[in-house]
Amino acid sequence: MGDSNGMREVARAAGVSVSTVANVLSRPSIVAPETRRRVQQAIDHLGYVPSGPARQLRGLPSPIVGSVTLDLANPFHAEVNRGIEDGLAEAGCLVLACSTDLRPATESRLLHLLQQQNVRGIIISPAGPDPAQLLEVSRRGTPVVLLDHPKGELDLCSVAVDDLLGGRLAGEHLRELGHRRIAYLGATVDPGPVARRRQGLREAVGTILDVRMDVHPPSLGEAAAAAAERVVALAPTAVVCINDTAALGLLDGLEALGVRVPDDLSVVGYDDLPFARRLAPPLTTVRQPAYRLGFAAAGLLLEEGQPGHTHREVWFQPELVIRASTARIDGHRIDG
Amino acid sequence: MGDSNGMREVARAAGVSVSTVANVLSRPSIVAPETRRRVQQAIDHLGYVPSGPARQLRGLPSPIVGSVTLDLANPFHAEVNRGIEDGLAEAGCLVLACSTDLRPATESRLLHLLQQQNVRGIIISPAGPDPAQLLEVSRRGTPVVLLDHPKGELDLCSVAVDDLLGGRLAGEHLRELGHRRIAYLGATVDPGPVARRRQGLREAVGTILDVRMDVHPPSLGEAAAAAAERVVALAPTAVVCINDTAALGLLDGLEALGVRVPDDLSVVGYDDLPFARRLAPPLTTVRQPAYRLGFAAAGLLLEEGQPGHTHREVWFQPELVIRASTARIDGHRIDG
DNA sequence: TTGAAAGCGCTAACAT
DNA sequence: ATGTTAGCGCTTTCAA
Repeated sequence: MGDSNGMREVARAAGVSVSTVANVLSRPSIVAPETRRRVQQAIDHLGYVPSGPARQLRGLPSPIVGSVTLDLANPFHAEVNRGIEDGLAEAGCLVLACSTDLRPATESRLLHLLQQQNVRGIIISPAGPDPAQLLEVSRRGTPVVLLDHPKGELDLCSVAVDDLLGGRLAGEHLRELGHRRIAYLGATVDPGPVARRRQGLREAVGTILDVRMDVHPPSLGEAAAAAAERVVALAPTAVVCINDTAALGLLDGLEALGVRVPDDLSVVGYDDLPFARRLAPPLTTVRQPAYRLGFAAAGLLLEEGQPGHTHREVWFQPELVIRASTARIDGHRIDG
Repeated sequence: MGDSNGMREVARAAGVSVSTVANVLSRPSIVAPETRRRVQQAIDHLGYVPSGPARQLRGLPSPIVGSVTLDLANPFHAEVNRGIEDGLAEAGCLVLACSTDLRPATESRLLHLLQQQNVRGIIISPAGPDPAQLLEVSRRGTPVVLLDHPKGELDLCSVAVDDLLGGRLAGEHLRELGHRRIAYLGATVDPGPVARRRQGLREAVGTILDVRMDVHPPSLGEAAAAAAERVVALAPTAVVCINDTAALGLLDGLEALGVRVPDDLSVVGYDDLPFARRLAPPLTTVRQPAYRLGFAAAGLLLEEGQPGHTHREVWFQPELVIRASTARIDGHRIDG
């Protein structure tokens, strides 16, 4: 019993033509109730499932949206992806989640694969500094939405976070506590948003002492733990970390070194992940509305389908959350 | 200038037929070097990208694999998804990540959508208790791999974790510490794997006091924090939580209630997420190899393509990680 | 209200 | 080594 050509099969079973079956599926109202019923019954009976690829080949939009982030296991990005998923849900769309690990080559490969799959659109936190490929993808008809990235000159939609402000918030907080010798624990090559945070930090504190880690080791947390020694060697009174996960690892590393937080060293994270408030010590950090970023990006992407669409940019503000991992400097440090 | 029929366009530009272009793409070796070069050049020049849907319509497998989990923002599942992504990467496949929020209706809808998209296969931690639909999907040609779920009678591949053991490990640990009155903080309806943990726990400790939370509220953590009162009302000397995220929230709730951990109450989590070791207090928990589960599942799924495939089951063992959130009972409690 | 027919872009015989 | 051809399952005019 061939269930080969799906729709033809249904048509035969219902004693109608394929186009009638097609109509029952996409414009039920124009089909006579009785016919509609028969067709529907045949569909149920055969367990017929329409073919997405065939529809897409005919020009209908795919329900799949690509999400390209640094790492889908990173809790921040996972939350963003969930926001995207929910934002897409009512439109019946699905998230194809991809990690770049910050490698431009991987990003490029993913972009190619997604284009090839004819996705409805792509939401991306660009890893590569060069937006040319993104514009090219967009120009060829696949809508692209930038995430945690201001559109700048780019002719694209974007969801931006004021990263400069985020960095500044952290820096000002530390300065108010009397810190002058401030380190920054970042990646060997910071992605765009992170680079802007660092810049905001520098604007607020003047000089910053850089410690760079290779983000690839088993995990970012471990990389940060391993970097503790290098941080301490710089003799800062405070460290701002690339994110909460790094801060978590650093806290472990510092403990192993016998450095007390915040007594000997203040530590600031970024993102305000759920665990930040319950760490030992509770982590001072800069909150970003991860879920809402994703949700907004999904909305922008779906809008791109509309007739008279023009690119928009949606901004979000980060927020400083002060906890116990930062403290006023006592002045009894080597330098102050 | 129409870039309409992609391949035909390239063929014309290179002065060859479509099938030669197709050959350059899928069997370059059978094309004359010079011709190949010309075609490749035309491809690059036009920025031609092959159409996935068209290929799939012709019967080639889709590179997309569906992953259906409880919640892709949940750090445990996020890590699983990353394992899947990496396990799939060398085969050039991509993960379509979906959350069920434990709703059977959502699971069912997703399964339908994925089938319709003609995905290469589906990796799922079933939400619904009824495996009928999964078997049906598999029977219709979409490979299904069960994740954190023993295959049991099912004729499917699966990656299973010994959840019974996990629950037992937690229970035995608590008994050794002298605990007799043990609560279990679960969801109103536990998904399969979690139900098995609870069973293992009961096997080890005899009776357990149930506290059920609605998992839908803003977040599981908040639901757990809110449930603290109900836990305390049961006057247990220890609580085992559905997972680390719930334990995190419960810790907050307990603190607000003035209950000290582990002095007044021992707390056990599940998963051993990265933050568990650094909470206040460090959390005793049962570790699951999230990443490896996903990686293994991806491997099984890809194997399903092979000629003489037979369904396999891969087992993983959970591991008790003892930290400071559990302590020997002092005997000065109401009951012991 | 329903049916016939023309492709969407591609692959895989098969023919040259 | 390259070209011709017949569809894959569906949507969509257009005709009946």
